[in-house]
Amino acid sequence: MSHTPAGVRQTQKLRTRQALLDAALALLEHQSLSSLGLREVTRAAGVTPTAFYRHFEDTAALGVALVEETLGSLHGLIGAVLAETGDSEERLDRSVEVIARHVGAQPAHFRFIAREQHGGVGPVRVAIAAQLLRFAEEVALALREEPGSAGWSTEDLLMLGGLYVDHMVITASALLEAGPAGEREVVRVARRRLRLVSIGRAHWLDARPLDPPVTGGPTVPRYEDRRP
Amino acid sequence: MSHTPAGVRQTQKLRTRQALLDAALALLEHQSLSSLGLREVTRAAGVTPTAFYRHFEDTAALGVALVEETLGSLHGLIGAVLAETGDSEERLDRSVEVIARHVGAQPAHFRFIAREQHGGVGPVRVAIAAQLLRFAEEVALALREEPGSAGWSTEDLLMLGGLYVDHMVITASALLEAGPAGEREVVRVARRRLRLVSIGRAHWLDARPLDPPVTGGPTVPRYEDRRP
DNA sequence: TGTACATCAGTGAACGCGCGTTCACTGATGTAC
DNA sequence: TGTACATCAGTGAACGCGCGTTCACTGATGTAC
Repeated sequence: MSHTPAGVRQTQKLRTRQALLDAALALLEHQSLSSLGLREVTRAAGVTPTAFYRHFEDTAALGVALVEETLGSLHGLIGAVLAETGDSEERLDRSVEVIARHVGAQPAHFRFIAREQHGGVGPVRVAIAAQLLRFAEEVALALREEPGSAGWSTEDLLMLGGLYVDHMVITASALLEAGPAGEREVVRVARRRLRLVSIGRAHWLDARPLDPPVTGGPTVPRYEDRRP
Repeated sequence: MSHTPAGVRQTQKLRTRQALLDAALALLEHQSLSSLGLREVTRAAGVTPTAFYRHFEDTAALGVALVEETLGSLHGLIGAVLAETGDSEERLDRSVEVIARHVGAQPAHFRFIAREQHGGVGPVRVAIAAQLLRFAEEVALALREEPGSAGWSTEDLLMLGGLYVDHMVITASALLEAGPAGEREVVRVARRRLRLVSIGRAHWLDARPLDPPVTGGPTVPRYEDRRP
């Protein structure tokens, strides 16, 4: 009944690939990717070391796949939460709650992201940065739809989106470090921080511009400037 | 003329210790502490592997020493910048500038902190967290002296201090990732983010409290509550 | 100042071990006719 | 449906290498008298 029966061989290959990913993720709870051994992973996954090469070129490539697995499926999620109805205070609470729930549900995945975001493996850092930028853009897009965003420049919306995303990563990392015992306190502070940002957002346009907009072209006087 | 001549032996020992720290820091530019080898460090420092044990128990202990070297000397700095006179816009610009200058002056140190803040070596994570908490407290203390902080609770001041410190770490990391070419843009966004926080701060007390204060004791009615 | 002994930072050889990668292989799965 | 061949995921042996740690040592520096 299932479409694309895909064949026994391919199914089994994917199963082994997943076993390697799962084993690696478990091992990364207590170390960084740059010290993760290929043999260590295959041993935990129950295959021979040489089988590794049928799936990944090296452990860095496996790391990039883990980034995809962790963040690839989350797109649209935060945007959806922010796009819900309700006053901003409610949406704020709900977004922190959504993060806490996801981190609680798959802690190893988020620990991996927090750890490797600034870690020693270049390709993985790049993959994480790309995914987080996409999140920031999605949040900016969702924010644009809100009434409170009237008059905001695209650049400022992206700045705000990035601020929210960074806040989420910091919160996720803090939740993991605190453990179940400290969760309540972390959530408390995270909500206060978000609230401060919300208040700043509400009064953003009242204040004078920080600096003139950046123009891509050469510095020539604009039309109005040439008027006497 | 110098007090505590300290003896030739001790001087030489400190020189070797510093050589080990410097060599490690250079090697950590492209890898994490958890994959840094003892022999690798001693080779780069120009001593035999066994000499390492005269100075550190293992590479984790060396990492903790590096945390001390990087952040230990910076205490008081941010507080001093924030305590300067001038309007808040100026102080804001100046604090971002101070970060950019420090990161530019010793990039390897800050890369190390960003990398190991959530890295795979527990004792180092703990050491960094402790230092950053001290910074947050110092910033909170400096903020308390400002006129704009009248009516702020200690807890909220600490929340704000933590927000500033996290922002500094993120900015430092972004500066390193961007390189000299992207520095201007990173500084631009960092200043905007700080500005949003400043605006939120200015209107913090206008909004209703987020939630009641946490009491440490058991849930008993307070004196006023028992009045009819 | 001179002497005899203690300290200890750094040496160099040796060890057992797990690493990443290569290679020819096996045997189940897939495909062509 | 049956047969003959191709594919390819996973195997197992082998390799050379750098690792962390041990140990007894050396010789310059420090100290007691």
